[in-house]
Amino acid sequence: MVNQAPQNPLQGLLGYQLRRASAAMLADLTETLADLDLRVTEASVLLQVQANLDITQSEIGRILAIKRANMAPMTAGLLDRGLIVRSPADGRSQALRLTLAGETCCRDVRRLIATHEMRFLPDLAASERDALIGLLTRIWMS
Amino acid sequence: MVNQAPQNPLQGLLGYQLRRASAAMLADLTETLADLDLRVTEASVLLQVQANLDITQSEIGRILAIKRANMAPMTAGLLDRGLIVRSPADGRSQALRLTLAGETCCRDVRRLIATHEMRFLPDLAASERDALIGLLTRIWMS
DNA sequence: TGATATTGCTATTGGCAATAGCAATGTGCA
DNA sequence: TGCACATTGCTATTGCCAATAGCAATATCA
Repeated sequence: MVNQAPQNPLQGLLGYQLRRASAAMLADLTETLADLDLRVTEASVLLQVQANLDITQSEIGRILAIKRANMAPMTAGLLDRGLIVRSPADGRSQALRLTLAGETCCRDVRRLIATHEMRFLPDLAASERDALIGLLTRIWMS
Repeated sequence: MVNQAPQNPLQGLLGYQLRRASAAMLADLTETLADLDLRVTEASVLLQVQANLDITQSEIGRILAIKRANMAPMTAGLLDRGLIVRSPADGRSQALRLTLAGETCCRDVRRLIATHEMRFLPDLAASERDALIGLLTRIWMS
């Protein structure tokens, strides 16, 4: 036999498998959130605002590893769409809150994310799921 | 207590943890491979060529989920740098091989990737490592 | 007060994924 | 044989995200 099925030398690499798995979920989530006309990063910012009343752009950026420079046009967009509001907090920083529309949007986001996660979570016991997520956290928190 | 430490509502999501873990490893690998003046995708293409003699661009694209359109300028770059060579295979497709310089480069890539992986692999038993990688594979292969 | 840090911002770049469309070539069937 | 169809490699272009440099306004602290 001369022609062999192509062998992938990256199969056994953690980094490669993370990249493929992450890309697959990201693509699905992107498509899922398109129903709400939201991009993935926008949705994650909304959830941060919901969970942390009067949080600032810079704080969100630190939590999600998004540079301040990239936060600016995004929050401007969410503001324009009436999903969040700003109130002066400290002269340089401004506190963010969800509007009523933003709260509604967050509920939809949570619902869509929940079914999205279901589609990908290998059927594991809850304890095994938590172990997997804990491992992943250790990889990037270290 | 009024000011609470910011809470991240994405912590428990598989997709989020995958994205952060993947981004962390990708950033480290990018920096690591910069020593060889290679980008991550270029290195992964080189390893595919090494592992599959006379593979075509399209085949590599199918394996790595890279569109033909995006493979073209990349292989052109590797060709210009003398890391791979092409030979006509079928009139429309061309077979790829590593040059001697390409082989040497691959050895360096493998060495760098090995230490890169070591930096991130949580210290698990080999069987647990394999289980983790198997889980990740199931996530994107399904 | 003066040095330093922080916040929000603009402009720009680089990398990667994606689409549309093209010419050349191969395949399979009426 | 001839024609429809698929495949390969390619260009051009777009969108998303990360990143850098630098700016003005404001806060902090010795």
